[in-house]
Amino acid sequence: MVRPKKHAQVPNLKESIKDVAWQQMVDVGAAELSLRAIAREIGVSTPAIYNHYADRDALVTTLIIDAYTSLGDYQLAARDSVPQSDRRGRLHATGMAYRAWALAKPQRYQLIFGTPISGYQAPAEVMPVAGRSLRALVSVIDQLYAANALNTAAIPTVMPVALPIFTVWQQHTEAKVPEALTVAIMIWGRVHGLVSLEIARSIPPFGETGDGLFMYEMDAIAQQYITHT
Amino acid sequence: MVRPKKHAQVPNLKESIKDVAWQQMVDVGAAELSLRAIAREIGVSTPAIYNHYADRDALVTTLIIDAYTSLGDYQLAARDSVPQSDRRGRLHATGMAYRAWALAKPQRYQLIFGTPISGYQAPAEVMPVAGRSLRALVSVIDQLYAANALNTAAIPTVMPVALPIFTVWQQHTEAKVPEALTVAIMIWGRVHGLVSLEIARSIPPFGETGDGLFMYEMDAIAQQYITHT
DNA sequence: CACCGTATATTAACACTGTAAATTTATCAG
DNA sequence: CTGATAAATTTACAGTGTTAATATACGGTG
Repeated sequence: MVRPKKHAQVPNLKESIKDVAWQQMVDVGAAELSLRAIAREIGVSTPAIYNHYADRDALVTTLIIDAYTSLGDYQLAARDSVPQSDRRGRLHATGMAYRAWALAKPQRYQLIFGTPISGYQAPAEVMPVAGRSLRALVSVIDQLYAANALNTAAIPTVMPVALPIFTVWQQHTEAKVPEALTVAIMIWGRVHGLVSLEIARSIPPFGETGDGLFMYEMDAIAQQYITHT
Repeated sequence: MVRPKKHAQVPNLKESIKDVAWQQMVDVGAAELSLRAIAREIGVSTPAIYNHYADRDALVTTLIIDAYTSLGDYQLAARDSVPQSDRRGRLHATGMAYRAWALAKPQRYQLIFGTPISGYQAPAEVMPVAGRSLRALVSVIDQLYAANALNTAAIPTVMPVALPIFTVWQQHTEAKVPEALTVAIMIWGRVHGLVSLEIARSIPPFGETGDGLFMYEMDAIAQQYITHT
């Protein structure tokens, strides 16, 4: 049924397309992603891509899902490099990993959180994967909550109308309690704000190694949300 | 065809181009901005635009500058609607204005802080205008500093190599002391993070009117930076 | 007034882009 | 061998930003 590769053909064209797409995003930026250029680079005709991806948006969606997965895994690994008992250290490591990933792969970060692709609208299928990218942070917050070390004073609750969406998010992020997801979103906002401004070169580097602002913010976050029991 | 007589021509074509560009950004989104579509809408040939803007990027740059100016003015007005003596109220009003502007004109916000235009790179000339958009916040922080009510404990300093840029920023934002600019950038990051996630619909609405998370964050910001003297 | 330079518009064309249709090629199942 | 089918091809269409050459109208000067 599936036409096995002829020797002269490109083996695993679907993967090659993705690889070249990433390479071109690094070279010329996410906005310049071009199916024709990808095909040209691989040495295949442009419509051949359509046998593996429905259209350009489908390719972009795959790239986004890959990026989310990479971001999520990176944070999970950083979290697990700190002993489970050191809850503050785990929170710190997760945040630092988020920033490190974004700075190391700025094109992927902008692909996810910017809107660099003309006319692209993310389909619903990316939501679970997006949730996965918050799993590390949520788990740390959950752990703090379980240890009765999470300051949830005055944190707001989701609008009733948005409760279904919130519940889905809670499932995908594996948040044990809604408070954990809410606090995770708050922290995510702070981290994302600094990181996106940093990537866009909208703010100068601070401290000795350029992470001064971020370290300060991580400390402030820990101070605000971790009760000293 | 022949060039229409003057009275039949579009008066103030340069302004018309900008107006139609904004209208199209609202209609179809910033990513779909098209010179040909703009010209079509106005009823003029596409290359006519090039008599008023060097290329598409030049048009985008003017749009960005206009957006920054609008964002800056909006915050200044909000700040001035609160008596000068109420420093906490002024901080709060400025932050709320930032969010309100972004939600009211999401295309403009994404035009500034997203990267929706294919291949567009912001030229250096937007920097002063970008600085202007921080003026309201900076002035409020400056006022707190002058009243000895600003908590600057442990805030980081800019990297020596970035000091020239920082100084230019300080001038454009009219920050009286560097600490004020640093704190303003920190607050900007937090506000920007929540707002950009909100606009991207990455986070659900909280509270009764949808601004629950933001209000909570503004309170936390005030608590962190304003000393109770 | 006539003339000319300049600003502003025009059409035509080039090199791109994503994508659809029709067609060929290569491999498998029966 | 004979289809069937998946995967690749060529061709074509509609759209984009941009440039070149060209035509028109207006403002200032002789």
